Amino acid sequence: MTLTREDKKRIIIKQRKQQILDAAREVFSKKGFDKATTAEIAQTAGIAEGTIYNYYQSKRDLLLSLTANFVANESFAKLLEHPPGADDTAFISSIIENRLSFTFDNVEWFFFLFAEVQRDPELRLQYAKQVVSPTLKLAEGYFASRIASGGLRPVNASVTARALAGIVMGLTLLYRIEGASSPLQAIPRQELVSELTNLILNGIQRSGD
Amino acid sequence: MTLTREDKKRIIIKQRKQQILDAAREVFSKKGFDKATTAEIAQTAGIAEGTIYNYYQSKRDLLLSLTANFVANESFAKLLEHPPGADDTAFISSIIENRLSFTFDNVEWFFFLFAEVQRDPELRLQYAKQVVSPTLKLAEGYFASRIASGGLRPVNASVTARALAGIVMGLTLLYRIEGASSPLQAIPRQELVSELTNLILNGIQRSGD
Amino acid sequence: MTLTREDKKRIIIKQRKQQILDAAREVFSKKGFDKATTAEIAQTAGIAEGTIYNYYQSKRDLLLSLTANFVANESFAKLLEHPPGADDTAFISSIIENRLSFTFDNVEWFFFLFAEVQRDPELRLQYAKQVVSPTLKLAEGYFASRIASGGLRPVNASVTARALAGIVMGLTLLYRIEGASSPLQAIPRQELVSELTNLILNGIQRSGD
Amino acid sequence: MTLTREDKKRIIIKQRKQQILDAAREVFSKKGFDKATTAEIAQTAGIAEGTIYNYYQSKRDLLLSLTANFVANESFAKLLEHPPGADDTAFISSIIENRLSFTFDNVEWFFFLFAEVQRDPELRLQYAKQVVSPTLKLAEGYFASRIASGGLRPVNASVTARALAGIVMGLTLLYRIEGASSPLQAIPRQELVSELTNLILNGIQRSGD
DNA sequence: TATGAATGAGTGTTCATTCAT
DNA sequence: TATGAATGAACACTCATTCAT
Repeated sequence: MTLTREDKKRIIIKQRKQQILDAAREVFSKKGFDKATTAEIAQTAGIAEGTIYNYYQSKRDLLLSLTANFVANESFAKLLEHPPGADDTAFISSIIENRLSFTFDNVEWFFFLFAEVQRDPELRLQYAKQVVSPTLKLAEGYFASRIASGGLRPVNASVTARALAGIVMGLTLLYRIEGASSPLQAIPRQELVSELTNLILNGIQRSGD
Repeated sequence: MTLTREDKKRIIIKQRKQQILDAAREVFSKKGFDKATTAEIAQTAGIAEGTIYNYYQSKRDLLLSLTANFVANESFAKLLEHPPGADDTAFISSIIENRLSFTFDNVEWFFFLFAEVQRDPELRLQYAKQVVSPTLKLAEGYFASRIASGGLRPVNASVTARALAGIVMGLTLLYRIEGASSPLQAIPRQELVSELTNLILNGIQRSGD
Repeated sequence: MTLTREDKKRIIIKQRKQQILDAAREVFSKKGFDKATTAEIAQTAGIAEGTIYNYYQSKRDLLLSLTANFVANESFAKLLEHPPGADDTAFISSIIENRLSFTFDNVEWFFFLFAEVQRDPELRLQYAKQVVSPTLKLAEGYFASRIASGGLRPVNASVTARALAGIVMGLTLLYRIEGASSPLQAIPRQELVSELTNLILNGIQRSGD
Repeated sequence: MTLTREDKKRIIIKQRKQQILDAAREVFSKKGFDKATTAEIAQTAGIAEGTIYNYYQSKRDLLLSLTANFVANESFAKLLEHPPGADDTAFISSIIENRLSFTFDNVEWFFFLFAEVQRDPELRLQYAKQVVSPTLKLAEGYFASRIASGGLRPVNASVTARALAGIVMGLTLLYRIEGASSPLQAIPRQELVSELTNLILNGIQRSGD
């Protein structure tokens, strides 16, 4: 199977765009949007400054493209779409594990995203619609169905979904702010996940109270 | 007792510094650090641009002063320092209530803080030491003592303290990102607090499992 | 009579604006609008580049201000407003003399103006309204009244006014384009004026034909 | 007679050059030299940007080529070279008619030309030598010969030639600057020509004065 | 001490020109 | 020969900071 000239061109363009996007993410994460310079992005991407503008309209366009481009990775989507049967412990545990690893590994990017998302209504809307809402919808659905089937107590599914997401996001912030001195960095990932799962499923109160 | 000329001077200087700081917080919250201009800060404070530099070394100095200045409010400190007896429900509930109200009402400022804190190691260290660590220490202490006294299950106190703080922080992020369409904005505050308290204390799993 | 601080300030600001405008005119005339750089304008004015923006919004604002600022000089306005009695020769002659001297001495500026005016509808309208129309109105009025009083033949006053203005403008173009080799530069100004006056008043055809 | 491969090539090259030149004229007229982009010229010509550089050295080269290329059209040249006998009215009238129609229809190009010619000594010289001087020479010759033959009054032929050219050029400027509101746009072309011819031949003064 | 005009380094973006395909 | 992506110099404009009044 041969590729036409057009196909090749399209592939190259796609690669170039990704190359620039990757550089932009790196620099944005490190410096923040305003302090990031197009010069540094270009240098990071190994291209000339002007080349950026052959692929993106403006620095802000890079930001919007990045946010759109940066969806939750596929493994997570699959996880949410195919919940296991009745083993809530395994499910919650795998979700926390998956998300925590993801956010901890991309701490700088998340901070950056939260920061910009807050100041830029258009960006916020885009991020809410493309990333946050769909994910929360899936989680809400899961909780609702498990509550309906009697596996979970009749809690508020939307609040619970947000609390779960919130724990992951909040811990990510603390993980970064506390830095090396944080217990979150010392404790084995597996233990952390298990503690959180336990918290969410059973709470901290001595049962029977 | 009369005030000496020196005293008066010191008071005026203090007021002036606070006036500038308030203006800076307002503008920083709205625009972010980089997009905030000293011109707008001066205008907001009702003074000339140059006057800022009679009280602060630089724009960044404003940022550092602001972060140091912005400690958790007193009511919260008291709350943490004087935990009630064995009524964990009331205590956890009042903490969540207090913090959630605080952060929801200062959403923009928190976003700003997280954003800058992430990029500025010195600022991060300062914030961690002066605000985050002391608070988490108190919470950890509370959980540890309640676990020791048998009121709570033997969970990991540091993780639990961070999970609790994380829920508040994470929900604040979601509250802002989802905006008007979020269930977090529709649900009565009291109900939200009660759901979260219930989650933390009892978990979501049908007890007896 | 003493000047208040406010007065002094206003005077200084006015001087500064004029100083910048003068520099802008010089550079615009020499380089044209697009090739003129704010750096060169600032250098010509003996100020820093940023200072320009304390007084004008943009480079284009300089252009608009210049055009508004550059009205026909006062001697000409007086000339038109106070036509002498019936001595058409003297009047036409003085007008041509006045305008020709003016435009020949500001050839570069006029070329610049014509060039920009052509491309910039807003500028064109401003120039037409503030400079061209009023002048042509006065000239038309003069011709009309002289025709009515029988001193001039019943020609079309608006065309004649424009032809007169056109001669001056067109000769200015030729004066510049032909450069040093032009007879227009060799011939004594007085003789040129007299030839033109003669042309307009009597035409070139042998009278009696 | 067949064309050799070489001939065909030469013809194609000539066509290509003209195609680019036409596009350049169009864009230059509309935007001016500096604001015109090679991208737009290429697009207008329906070719790739790089192709321009296979035929012309630079953007400026386009400008020079254009000016050289844009000589007075043939009908005018013929007009000047073959003056009719003694019917000055018909001759002057036809010249004005021809030139006025030409410049009025190419107003934007003339403005453009005047603008660039002013700033670019080389261009100015070229335009003067190739277009202006020859034309004025012919006109001067005509006037001189008619004066010699007694058909015209003994005026200064060079000034008269330039005044005539100047009227046309100046009216063109006014025609453009005044725009739709100008009497020059309202008045029938024929009447305008006749008024101007009358002005030049007979002047405006009541004869016998 | 308060002011605000002056400063000039810094940055996003444009665009003529080059050159590998 | 035609292409159009890559280049990087150039430029308008911003804004934190200084300093004379």
